[in-house]
Amino acid sequence: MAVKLFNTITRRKETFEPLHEGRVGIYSCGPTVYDYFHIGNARVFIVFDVIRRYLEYRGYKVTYVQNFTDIEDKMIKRAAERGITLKELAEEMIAAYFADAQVLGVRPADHHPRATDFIPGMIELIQKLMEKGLAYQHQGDVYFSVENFPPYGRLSGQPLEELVSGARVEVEEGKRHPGDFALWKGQKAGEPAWESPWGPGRPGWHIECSVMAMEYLGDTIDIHAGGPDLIFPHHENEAAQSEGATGKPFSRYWLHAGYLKINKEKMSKSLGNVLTVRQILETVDPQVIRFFMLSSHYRSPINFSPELLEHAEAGLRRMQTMVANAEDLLAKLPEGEASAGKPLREKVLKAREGFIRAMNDDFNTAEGIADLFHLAREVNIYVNQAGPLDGGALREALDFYREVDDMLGFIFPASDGDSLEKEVEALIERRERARREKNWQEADAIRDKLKKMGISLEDTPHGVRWRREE
RNA sequence: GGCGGCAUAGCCAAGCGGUAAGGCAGAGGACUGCAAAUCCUUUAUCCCCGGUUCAAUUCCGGGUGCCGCCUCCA
Repeated sequence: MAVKLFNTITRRKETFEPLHEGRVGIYSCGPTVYDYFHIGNARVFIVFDVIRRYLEYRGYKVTYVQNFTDIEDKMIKRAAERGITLKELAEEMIAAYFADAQVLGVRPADHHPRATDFIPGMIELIQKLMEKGLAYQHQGDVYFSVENFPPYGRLSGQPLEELVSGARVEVEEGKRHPGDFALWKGQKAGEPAWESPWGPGRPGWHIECSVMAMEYLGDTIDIHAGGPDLIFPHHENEAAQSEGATGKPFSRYWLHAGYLKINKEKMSKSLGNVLTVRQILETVDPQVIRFFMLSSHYRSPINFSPELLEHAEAGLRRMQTMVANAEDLLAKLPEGEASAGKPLREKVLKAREGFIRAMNDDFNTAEGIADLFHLAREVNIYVNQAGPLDGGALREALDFYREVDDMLGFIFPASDGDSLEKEVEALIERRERARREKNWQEADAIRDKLKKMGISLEDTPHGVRWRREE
């Protein structure tokens, strides 16, 4: 069964076919490293992390590239405010990115190129565009000429005239057309600069991604991904530069995530409601964040609020408890091949089928998660049975959850193999004895005591089980 | 002014031609020595009005309401 995905450029779901069979090149626009990344960035990182993993799960050899933009207006401004160099700012924030991404379970990309390492390539690309008559110089600046590139506007679905007739396009002196954008910016006083054929300056915002994407993935890449607000102008411009220079399609598929709002408001600096992942992680379990993000389709707009997160957490805990209970029981069961497990095995098979079907349909994690919950109910029923159980079937169910959690990353705890202190074990043993003697008073006293120590006990048909409580 | 998206139970959220997945919360019940965990039952004129169709939440047209992009933003 083939993977289908929604391609922004055609506005349709298409069957995914990579350029080279079995291999996929993905370029995902990474953060500008002037600050910690925010929860909206996190959505994009998590969603494309899962998409990447799913493609790997389907057997593709994926090369995943995500850049760091380390030269840009905001970088210059922030570095100046803090009285540090651009390089220092970038190093600090890149380290923070990796730290936060790891906590969120976002795997590092195969390559994390930084814009400033690719200045010569950018200059080369700009020169190529000038040779082709798609770029022109004005004093120390170089602009891309949108009029000379007829396909311009294709990705964002905007005819050129409309793009510029909106009253908000700033007409800069030196541009031949209001829609033209800077490929190279001549140095201004106090700004960092690199030597170029047009004098000292720095690259425009869009050129870096063109160069880095093609450097690692070739002239035509399979998937280009990013946040929703990158469609225009960033990706439009990127595509124009790249295709203008090479004459080849730049990306076969464009994937864009949906917006994330906070308390139903757009997240913006002026509203002062930008939430960094750092802040959120102070009080929220990263697995809850992942689960929350993946509970909706990646293209749907979603709202983020503490209340919504709490609801998500309640659901996630149920699934995690189910898995923990199943593991606990499995450890107590002799490995049997009782036929009692056959129905459960079939349900596992069904759940896997459903999950794959959902993910093949434009990475519908919401629907896939529904399949997971459906099976969770079956596992709970199975685990709570009093009769002889088939450990093999239970193991298959757990293996299935492990299998999908390799992509989703919110079910199993990062570190498992938790064990109890001797003292606690002794207490549990004493309570078991008390229960056998029907000494409920002592049994309950011990249970209360353990509860205060953060261990809760649950009596099941297959013996007592314990769980750590926060 | 141009382009695009969304409207499904108290809340969140899939589905998108054959009268509605899943989760949270609520209410009953079962299980339990008591709990916990779990299970069962229960809650939807699918924004409105037309049209196409044997059949529409699902397609088409028109409303209404939210939202986004066209400017730095994931």
